[in-house]
Amino acid sequence: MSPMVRRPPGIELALLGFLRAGPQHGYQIHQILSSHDGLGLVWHLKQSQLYALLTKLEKDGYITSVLQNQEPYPPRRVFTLTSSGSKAYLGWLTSPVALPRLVRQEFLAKLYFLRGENGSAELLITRQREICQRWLDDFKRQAAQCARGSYGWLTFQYRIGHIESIIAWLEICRQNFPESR
Amino acid sequence: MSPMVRRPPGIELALLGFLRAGPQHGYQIHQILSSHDGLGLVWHLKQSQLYALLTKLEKDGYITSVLQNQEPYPPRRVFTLTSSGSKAYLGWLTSPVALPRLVRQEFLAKLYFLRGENGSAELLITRQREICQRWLDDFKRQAAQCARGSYGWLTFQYRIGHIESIIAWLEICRQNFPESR
DNA sequence: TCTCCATACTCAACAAATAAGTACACAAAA
DNA sequence: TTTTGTGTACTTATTTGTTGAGTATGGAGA
Repeated sequence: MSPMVRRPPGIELALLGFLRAGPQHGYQIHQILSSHDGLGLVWHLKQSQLYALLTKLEKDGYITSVLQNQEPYPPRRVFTLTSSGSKAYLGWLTSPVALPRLVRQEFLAKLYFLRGENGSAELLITRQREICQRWLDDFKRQAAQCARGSYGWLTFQYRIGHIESIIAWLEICRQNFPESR
Repeated sequence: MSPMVRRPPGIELALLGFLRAGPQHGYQIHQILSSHDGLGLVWHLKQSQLYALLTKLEKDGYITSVLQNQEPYPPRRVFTLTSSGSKAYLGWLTSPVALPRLVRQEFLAKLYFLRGENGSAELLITRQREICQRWLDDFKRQAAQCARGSYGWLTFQYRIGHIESIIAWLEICRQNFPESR
Protein backbone atom coordinates (compact mmCIF):
# COMPACT_ATOMS: atom_id res chain seq x y z
CA MET A 1 0.00 0.00 0.00
CA SER A 2 1.29 3.41 -0.88
CA PRO A 3 0.83 6.10 1.76
CA MET A 4 -2.87 6.81 1.29
CA VAL A 5 -3.42 10.40 2.32
CA ARG A 6 -0.59 12.80 1.51
CA ARG A 7 -1.71 16.40 1.82
CA PRO A 8 -5.13 17.75 2.68
CA PRO A 9 -7.12 18.11 -0.52
CA GLY A 10 -7.94 21.67 -1.43
CA ILE A 11 -9.78 23.55 -4.07
CA GLU A 12 -8.08 21.62 -6.84
CA LEU A 13 -10.74 18.96 -6.39
CA ALA A 14 -13.15 21.45 -7.89
CA LEU A 15 -11.54 20.75 -11.24
CA LEU A 16 -13.02 17.28 -11.08
CA GLY A 17 -16.41 18.93 -11.37
CA PHE A 18 -15.60 19.71 -14.97
CA LEU A 19 -15.11 16.03 -15.70
CA ARG A 20 -18.40 14.83 -14.23
CA ALA A 21 -20.21 15.33 -17.51
CA GLY A 22 -17.56 13.40 -19.39
CA PRO A 23 -13.86 13.48 -20.33
CA GLN A 24 -12.36 16.86 -20.87
CA HIS A 25 -9.00 18.33 -21.82
CA GLY A 26 -7.00 20.98 -20.04
CA TYR A 27 -7.24 23.67 -22.64
CA GLN A 28 -11.03 23.52 -22.61
CA ILE A 29 -11.16 23.72 -18.82
CA HIS A 30 -8.92 26.73 -19.01
CA GLN A 31 -11.26 28.34 -21.52
CA ILE A 32 -14.18 27.88 -19.16
CA LEU A 33 -12.23 29.20 -16.20
CA SER A 34 -10.87 32.23 -18.02
CA SER A 35 -14.20 33.53 -19.18
CA HIS A 36 -15.12 35.88 -16.37
CA ASP A 37 -18.40 34.42 -15.38
CA GLY A 38 -19.23 31.22 -13.55
CA LEU A 39 -16.37 29.74 -11.57
CA GLY A 40 -13.95 32.05 -13.34
CA LEU A 41 -15.33 34.83 -11.14
CA VAL A 42 -13.83 33.35 -8.02
CA TRP A 43 -10.94 31.25 -9.25
CA HIS A 44 -8.32 32.64 -11.58
CA LEU A 45 -5.87 30.08 -12.84
CA LYS A 46 -2.99 30.58 -15.21
CA GLN A 47 -2.77 27.95 -17.90
CA SER A 48 0.46 26.51 -16.61
CA GLN A 49 -0.94 26.32 -13.12
CA LEU A 50 -4.00 24.46 -14.33
CA TYR A 51 -1.87 21.89 -16.13
CA ALA A 52 0.22 21.49 -12.98
CA LEU A 53 -2.91 20.82 -10.94
CA LEU A 54 -4.20 18.31 -13.48
CA THR A 55 -0.87 16.50 -13.34
CA LYS A 56 -1.13 16.42 -9.58
CA LEU A 57 -4.68 15.10 -9.66
CA GLU A 58 -3.55 12.37 -12.00
CA LYS A 59 -0.63 11.48 -9.74
CA ASP A 60 -3.09 11.22 -6.87
CA GLY A 61 -5.21 8.80 -8.86
CA TYR A 62 -8.26 11.02 -9.19
CA ILE A 63 -8.07 11.21 -12.96
CA THR A 64 -6.44 9.34 -15.82
CA SER A 65 -5.42 10.76 -19.13
CA VAL A 66 -4.94 9.69 -22.72
CA LEU A 67 -3.32 11.62 -25.50
CA GLN A 68 -5.78 12.21 -28.29
CA ASN A 69 -4.68 13.13 -31.79
CA GLN A 70 -6.61 15.91 -33.44
CA GLU A 71 -4.85 16.44 -36.74
CA PRO A 72 -3.98 18.95 -37.86
CA TYR A 73 -4.33 20.50 -34.42
CA PRO A 74 -1.98 19.75 -31.54
CA PRO A 75 -2.86 16.56 -29.65
CA ARG A 76 -4.99 16.93 -26.56
CA ARG A 77 -4.51 15.22 -23.25
CA VAL A 78 -8.00 14.13 -22.33
CA PHE A 79 -8.73 13.52 -18.67
CA THR A 80 -11.27 11.10 -17.26
CA LEU A 81 -12.54 10.87 -13.71
CA THR A 82 -11.62 7.66 -11.90
CA SER A 83 -13.95 6.14 -9.34
CA SER A 84 -11.56 7.30 -6.63
CA GLY A 85 -11.77 10.76 -8.11
CA SER A 86 -15.52 10.63 -8.24
CA LYS A 87 -15.65 9.68 -4.59
CA ALA A 88 -13.18 12.40 -3.59
CA TYR A 89 -15.12 14.95 -5.58
CA LEU A 90 -18.48 14.13 -4.02
CA GLY A 91 -16.90 14.23 -0.59
CA TRP A 92 -15.39 17.60 -1.31
CA LEU A 93 -18.55 18.96 -2.88
CA THR A 94 -20.78 18.22 0.07
CA SER A 95 -18.42 19.25 2.88
CA PRO A 96 -18.49 22.74 4.33
CA VAL A 97 -15.17 24.55 4.40
CA ALA A 98 -13.15 24.42 7.58
CA LEU A 99 -11.68 27.92 7.68
CA PRO A 100 -13.24 31.35 7.25
CA ARG A 101 -10.81 32.34 4.54
CA LEU A 102 -11.94 29.42 2.39
CA VAL A 103 -15.52 30.64 2.18
CA ARG A 104 -14.91 33.22 -0.50
CA GLN A 105 -13.32 30.90 -3.00
CA GLU A 106 -13.86 27.30 -2.05
CA PHE A 107 -17.38 27.49 -0.69
CA LEU A 108 -18.43 29.47 -3.73
CA ALA A 109 -16.82 26.83 -5.93
CA LYS A 110 -18.88 24.13 -4.28
CA LEU A 111 -21.97 26.21 -4.76
CA TYR A 112 -21.10 26.62 -8.40
CA PHE A 113 -21.22 22.90 -8.99
CA LEU A 114 -24.22 22.38 -6.73
CA ARG A 115 -26.51 24.65 -8.74
CA GLY A 116 -29.20 22.43 -10.16
CA GLU A 117 -28.49 19.56 -7.77
CA ASN A 118 -31.82 19.71 -6.02
CA GLY A 119 -31.57 20.32 -2.32
CA SER A 120 -27.84 19.63 -2.00
CA ALA A 121 -26.98 23.31 -1.95
CA GLU A 122 -29.51 23.89 0.79
CA LEU A 123 -27.93 21.14 2.88
CA LEU A 124 -24.42 22.49 2.36
CA ILE A 125 -25.52 25.99 3.27
CA THR A 126 -27.07 24.70 6.47
CA ARG A 127 -23.96 22.81 7.45
CA GLN A 128 -21.72 25.75 6.64
CA ARG A 129 -23.95 28.00 8.69
CA GLU A 130 -23.51 25.72 11.70
CA ILE A 131 -19.77 25.86 11.36
CA CYS A 132 -19.89 29.62 11.07
CA GLN A 133 -21.83 29.72 14.32
CA ARG A 134 -19.07 27.76 16.00
CA TRP A 135 -16.44 30.15 14.65
CA LEU A 136 -18.50 33.05 15.86
CA ASP A 137 -18.95 31.68 19.37
CA ASP A 138 -15.27 30.93 19.52
CA PHE A 139 -14.18 34.39 18.42
CA LYS A 140 -16.63 36.02 20.78
CA ARG A 141 -15.26 33.98 23.63
CA GLN A 142 -11.73 35.00 22.73
CA ALA A 143 -12.68 38.63 22.29
CA ALA A 144 -14.22 38.60 25.74
CA GLN A 145 -10.86 37.59 27.16
CA CYS A 146 -9.22 40.70 25.76
CA ALA A 147 -9.44 44.12 27.26
CA ARG A 148 -12.06 46.12 25.40
CA GLY A 149 -10.32 48.36 22.88
CA SER A 150 -7.02 46.49 23.08
CA TYR A 151 -5.23 45.28 19.98
CA GLY A 152 -6.30 41.70 20.55
CA TRP A 153 -9.89 42.78 21.03
CA LEU A 154 -9.81 44.70 17.75
CA THR A 155 -8.47 41.73 15.81
CA PHE A 156 -11.31 39.59 17.11
CA GLN A 157 -13.84 42.29 16.29
CA TYR A 158 -12.64 42.06 12.72
CA ARG A 159 -13.16 38.32 12.64
CA ILE A 160 -16.54 38.56 14.33
CA GLY A 161 -17.75 41.11 11.82
CA HIS A 162 -16.49 38.98 8.98
CA ILE A 163 -18.23 35.83 10.19
CA GLU A 164 -21.45 37.72 10.81
CA SER A 165 -21.34 39.00 7.26
CA ILE A 166 -20.83 35.46 6.03
CA ILE A 167 -23.80 34.21 8.02
CA ALA A 168 -26.01 36.94 6.58
CA TRP A 169 -24.76 36.09 3.12
CA LEU A 170 -25.46 32.40 3.60
CA GLU A 171 -29.08 33.32 4.19
CA ILE A 172 -29.08 35.23 0.93
CA CYS A 173 -27.63 32.12 -0.69
CA ARG A 174 -30.36 29.99 0.77
CA GLN A 175 -33.07 32.25 -0.55
CA ASN A 176 -31.57 32.04 -3.99
CA PHE A 177 -31.36 28.25 -4.11
CA PRO A 178 -34.90 27.64 -2.78
CA GLU A 179 -35.38 24.15 -4.18
CA SER A 180 -34.64 24.01 -7.86
CA ARG A 181 -32.37 25.82 -10.22
CA MET B 1 22.30 51.23 -11.02
CA SER B 2 20.77 47.95 -10.11
CA PRO B 3 17.15 47.50 -11.13
CA MET B 4 15.50 49.59 -8.43
CA VAL B 5 12.11 48.05 -7.84
CA ARG B 6 11.97 44.28 -8.09
CA ARG B 7 8.75 42.94 -6.62
CA PRO B 8 5.98 44.87 -4.89
CA PRO B 9 6.80 45.12 -1.20
CA GLY B 10 4.44 43.20 1.02
CA ILE B 11 3.89 42.56 4.66
CA GLU B 12 7.56 41.71 5.19
CA LEU B 13 8.18 45.43 5.61
CA ALA B 14 6.31 45.11 8.89
CA LEU B 15 9.39 43.37 10.28
CA LEU B 16 11.21 46.67 10.00
CA GLY B 17 8.88 47.95 12.69
CA PHE B 18 10.72 45.78 15.18
CA LEU B 19 13.97 47.52 14.37
CA ARG B 20 12.70 51.07 14.84
CA ALA B 21 13.54 51.06 18.53
CA GLY B 22 17.05 49.81 17.83
CA PRO B 23 18.97 46.83 16.40
CA GLN B 24 17.44 43.46 16.91
CA HIS B 25 18.23 39.82 16.09
CA GLY B 26 16.07 37.28 14.35
CA TYR B 27 15.54 34.98 17.24
CA GLN B 28 14.16 37.78 19.37
CA ILE B 29 11.77 38.91 16.65
CA HIS B 30 10.58 35.36 16.37
CA GLN B 31 9.98 35.25 20.11
CA ILE B 32 7.79 38.33 19.92
CA LEU B 33 5.90 37.03 16.92
CA SER B 34 5.29 33.60 18.41
CA SER B 35 3.75 34.82 21.63
CA HIS B 36 0.09 34.86 20.72
CA ASP B 37 -0.67 38.44 21.48
CA GLY B 38 0.25 41.57 19.63
CA LEU B 39 1.24 41.06 16.03
CA GLY B 40 1.53 37.34 16.64
CA LEU B 41 -2.26 37.26 16.61
CA VAL B 42 -2.44 38.07 12.95
CA TRP B 43 0.88 36.94 11.53
CA HIS B 44 2.25 33.49 12.15
CA LEU B 45 5.76 32.97 10.90
CA LYS B 46 7.87 29.85 11.15
CA GLN B 47 11.40 30.53 12.28
CA SER B 48 12.96 29.53 8.98
CA GLN B 49 10.55 31.73 7.12
CA LEU B 50 11.42 34.70 9.28
CA TYR B 51 15.13 34.27 8.66
CA ALA B 52 14.43 34.00 4.95
CA LEU B 53 12.52 37.28 5.02
CA LEU B 54 15.28 39.00 6.96
CA THR B 55 17.80 37.80 4.40
CA LYS B 56 15.60 39.19 1.67
CA LEU B 57 15.21 42.54 3.42
CA GLU B 58 18.96 42.74 3.74
CA LYS B 59 19.44 41.89 0.07
CA ASP B 60 17.01 44.70 -0.75
CA GLY B 61 19.08 47.12 1.29
CA TYR B 62 16.48 47.82 3.97
CA ILE B 63 18.59 46.41 6.77
CA THR B 64 22.21 45.55 7.45
CA SER B 65 23.50 42.90 9.79
CA VAL B 66 26.52 42.13 11.91
CA LEU B 67 27.38 38.90 13.63
CA GLN B 68 27.60 39.41 17.35
CA ASN B 69 29.40 36.97 19.61
CA GLN B 70 27.59 36.06 22.81
CA GLU B 71 29.80 33.44 24.44
CA PRO B 72 28.97 30.91 25.47
CA TYR B 73 25.73 31.23 23.50
CA PRO B 74 25.53 30.94 19.73
CA PRO B 75 26.40 34.16 17.90
CA ARG B 76 23.51 36.39 16.93
CA ARG B 77 23.00 38.16 13.67
CA VAL B 78 21.92 41.63 14.68
CA PHE B 79 19.96 43.67 12.15
CA THR B 80 19.90 47.44 11.86
CA LEU B 81 17.52 49.57 9.85
CA THR B 82 19.15 51.51 7.00
CA SER B 83 17.84 54.91 5.98
CA SER B 84 16.41 53.30 2.87
CA GLY B 85 14.67 50.79 5.13
CA SER B 86 13.36 53.52 7.36
CA LYS B 87 11.89 55.32 4.39
CA ALA B 88 10.33 52.16 2.99
CA TYR B 89 8.90 51.32 6.38
CA LEU B 90 7.27 54.69 6.91
CA GLY B 91 5.81 54.55 3.42
CA TRP B 92 4.40 51.13 4.09
CA LEU B 93 3.12 52.04 7.52
CA THR B 94 1.08 55.00 6.38
CA SER B 95 -0.39 53.52 3.19
CA PRO B 96 -3.77 51.83 3.18
CA VAL B 97 -3.86 48.33 1.73
CA ALA B 98 -4.87 47.95 -1.89
CA LEU B 99 -6.87 44.73 -1.76
CA PRO B 100 -9.69 43.56 0.51
CA ARG B 101 -7.88 40.37 1.42
CA LEU B 102 -4.96 42.37 2.81
CA VAL B 103 -7.07 44.09 5.44
CA ARG B 104 -7.13 41.21 7.87
CA GLN B 105 -3.40 40.77 8.11
CA GLU B 106 -1.58 43.72 6.64
CA PHE B 107 -3.85 46.54 7.73
CA LEU B 108 -3.90 45.11 11.23
CA ALA B 109 -0.11 44.91 11.14
CA LYS B 110 0.10 48.61 10.32
CA LEU B 111 -2.32 49.38 13.10
CA TYR B 112 -0.15 47.36 15.45
CA PHE B 113 2.81 49.62 14.86
CA LEU B 114 0.74 52.78 14.76
CA ARG B 115 -0.57 52.37 18.29
CA GLY B 116 0.81 55.22 20.26
CA GLU B 117 1.76 57.27 17.21
CA ASN B 118 -0.63 60.10 17.88
CA GLY B 119 -3.12 60.69 15.11
CA SER B 120 -1.42 58.55 12.48
CA ALA B 121 -3.77 55.63 13.04
CA GLU B 122 -6.73 57.94 12.64
CA LEU B 123 -5.38 59.15 9.30
CA LEU B 124 -4.71 55.63 8.04
CA ILE B 125 -8.17 54.51 9.05
CA THR B 126 -9.70 57.40 7.15
CA ARG B 127 -7.73 56.67 4.04
CA GLN B 128 -8.52 52.97 4.22
CA ARG B 129 -12.17 53.77 4.65
CA GLU B 130 -12.13 55.79 1.45
CA ILE B 131 -10.61 52.93 -0.45
CA CYS B 132 -13.20 50.58 1.00
CA GLN B 133 -15.90 52.88 -0.29
CA ARG B 134 -14.43 52.65 -3.76
CA TRP B 135 -14.36 48.84 -3.55
CA LEU B 136 -17.93 48.88 -2.39
CA ASP B 137 -19.17 51.13 -5.17
CA ASP B 138 -17.33 49.01 -7.67
CA PHE B 139 -18.77 45.73 -6.42
CA LYS B 140 -22.25 47.20 -6.26
CA ARG B 141 -21.94 48.35 -9.83
CA GLN B 142 -20.81 44.91 -10.92
CA ALA B 143 -23.52 43.19 -8.90
CA ALA B 144 -26.10 45.37 -10.59
CA GLN B 145 -24.97 44.02 -13.93
CA CYS B 146 -25.76 40.47 -12.89
CA ALA B 147 -29.19 38.94 -12.84
CA ARG B 148 -30.51 39.01 -9.29
CA GLY B 149 -30.01 35.59 -7.75
CA SER B 150 -27.52 34.45 -10.40
CA TYR B 151 -24.18 32.95 -9.48
CA GLY B 152 -22.32 36.13 -10.38
CA TRP B 153 -24.74 38.19 -8.33
CA LEU B 154 -24.17 35.94 -5.32
CA THR B 155 -20.40 36.24 -5.55
CA PHE B 156 -20.69 40.02 -5.52
CA GLN B 157 -23.10 39.90 -2.61
CA TYR B 158 -20.39 38.09 -0.68
CA ARG B 159 -17.86 40.76 -1.46
CA ILE B 160 -20.28 43.57 -0.71
CA GLY B 161 -21.10 42.08 2.68
CA HIS B 162 -17.44 41.64 3.43
CA ILE B 163 -16.53 45.22 2.58
CA GLU B 164 -19.47 46.56 4.56
CA SER B 165 -18.28 44.59 7.56
CA ILE B 166 -14.81 46.05 7.11
CA ILE B 167 -16.20 49.58 6.97
CA ALA B 168 -18.17 49.02 10.16
CA TRP B 169 -15.06 47.59 11.78
CA LEU B 170 -12.95 50.55 10.71
CA GLU B 171 -15.34 52.75 12.66
CA ILE B 172 -14.81 50.56 15.70
CA CYS B 173 -11.08 50.99 15.14
CA ARG B 174 -11.42 54.72 14.98
CA GLN B 175 -13.29 54.84 18.25
CA ASN B 176 -10.55 52.85 19.89
CA PHE B 177 -7.71 55.04 18.70
CA PRO B 178 -9.33 58.38 19.56
CA GLU B 179 -6.20 60.48 19.86
CA SER B 180 -3.69 58.94 22.20
CA ARG B 181 -2.68 55.43 23.17
C1' DT C 1 3.29 37.79 -47.86
C1' DC C 2 3.19 39.04 -43.30
C1' DT C 3 1.10 39.37 -39.11
C1' DC C 4 -1.93 37.93 -35.80
C1' DC C 5 -4.71 34.86 -33.31
C1' DA C 6 -6.39 30.22 -31.93
C1' DT C 7 -5.12 25.55 -30.52
C1' DA C 8 -2.75 22.81 -27.02
C1' DC C 9 0.67 21.80 -23.98
C1' DT C 10 5.64 22.14 -21.96
C1' DC C 11 9.46 23.88 -19.49
C1' DA C 12 12.81 26.37 -16.89
C1' DA C 13 13.33 29.47 -13.37
C1' DC C 14 12.24 31.69 -9.45
C1' DA C 15 9.76 32.28 -4.96
C1' DA C 16 7.66 30.58 -0.80
C1' DA C 17 7.07 27.25 2.83
C1' DT C 18 8.13 23.41 5.76
C1' DA C 19 10.52 20.08 8.34
C1' DA C 20 14.43 18.98 10.03
C1' DG C 21 19.05 19.60 11.49
C1' DT C 22 23.10 21.74 14.01
C1' DA C 23 25.53 22.80 18.13
C1' DC C 24 26.18 24.11 22.49
C1' DA C 25 24.62 25.40 27.45
C1' DC C 26 22.25 24.60 31.38
C1' DA C 27 19.01 22.46 34.61
C1' DA C 28 16.35 18.93 36.35
C1' DA C 29 15.23 14.17 36.63
C1' DA C 30 16.55 9.29 36.83
C1' DT D 1 26.13 10.50 37.35
C1' DT D 2 24.08 9.73 33.24
C1' DT D 3 20.26 11.03 30.69
C1' DT D 4 16.72 13.81 29.17
C1' DG D 5 14.75 17.99 28.21
C1' DT D 6 14.70 22.83 27.19
C1' DG D 7 16.50 27.30 25.67
C1' DT D 8 19.51 29.88 22.44
C1' DA D 9 20.33 30.94 17.62
C1' DC D 10 20.66 30.06 12.99
C1' DT D 11 21.10 26.81 8.62
C1' DT D 12 19.87 23.66 5.13
C1' DA D 13 17.54 20.56 2.03
C1' DT D 14 13.40 19.52 -0.01
C1' DT D 15 9.07 20.23 -1.63
C1' DT D 16 5.57 22.94 -3.45
C1' DG D 17 3.69 26.96 -5.80
C1' DT D 18 3.77 30.34 -9.41
C1' DT D 19 5.14 32.75 -13.36
C1' DG D 20 6.61 33.90 -17.80
C1' DA D 21 7.96 32.34 -21.77
C1' DG D 22 8.43 28.94 -25.27
C1' DT D 23 6.93 25.48 -28.93
C1' DA D 24 4.64 24.06 -33.06
C1' DT D 25 1.05 24.36 -36.28
C1' DG D 26 -3.07 26.08 -38.99
C1' DG D 27 -5.98 29.47 -40.74
C1' DA D 28 -7.98 34.28 -41.22
C1' DG D 29 -7.45 38.66 -42.52
C1' DA D 30 -4.43 43.03 -44.17
